Amino acid sequence: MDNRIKEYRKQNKITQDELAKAVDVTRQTIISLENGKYNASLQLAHKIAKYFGVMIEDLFLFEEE
Amino acid sequence: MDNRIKEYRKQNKITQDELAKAVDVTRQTIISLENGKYNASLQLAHKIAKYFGVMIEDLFLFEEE
DNA sequence: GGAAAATGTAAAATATACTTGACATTTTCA
DNA sequence: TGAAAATGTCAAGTATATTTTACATTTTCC
Repeated sequence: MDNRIKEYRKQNKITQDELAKAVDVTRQTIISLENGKYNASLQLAHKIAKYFGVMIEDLFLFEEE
Repeated sequence: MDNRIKEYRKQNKITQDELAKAVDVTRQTIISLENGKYNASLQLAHKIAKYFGVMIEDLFLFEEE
């Protein structure tokens, strides 16, 4: 599943480390999400979406199966 | 994390088995979600929300930490 | 009241999200 | 240009979501 985390993060001018701390995960988790290594959990998706002030559906792209 | 799956399912008058098949998981998964045994993955949350025609944020309650 | 349908429980196995730590590469900027 | 900051890779370990199977309880309804 694709996402716009990196996009929103750059718009907000914060680093991976800052985002990681803001949503209480490790930097490695942010890196892996941004690079499509795996998908966020529902909780984490919500925290990140909330941090950027958007809906989960805006942040993650669910098109494919 | 609490959710309104059972609520929406009953509004739509379908069984756990029907919902499970519609979103392509086992009935056990639906039971466990409805009874708060664990949280849905982001993909599953999206499939269920889409099935009911609501936003993920309407279906899951993220209030607590 | 009894059969069928729906819902639930339990436990083991598998898949995937997330952490930890150590180190390599790229980007930024004085 | 060179040092510091930011981003990335790798691999092993832990936590949690989902499946599978088998059976128990509750609800529905004739």
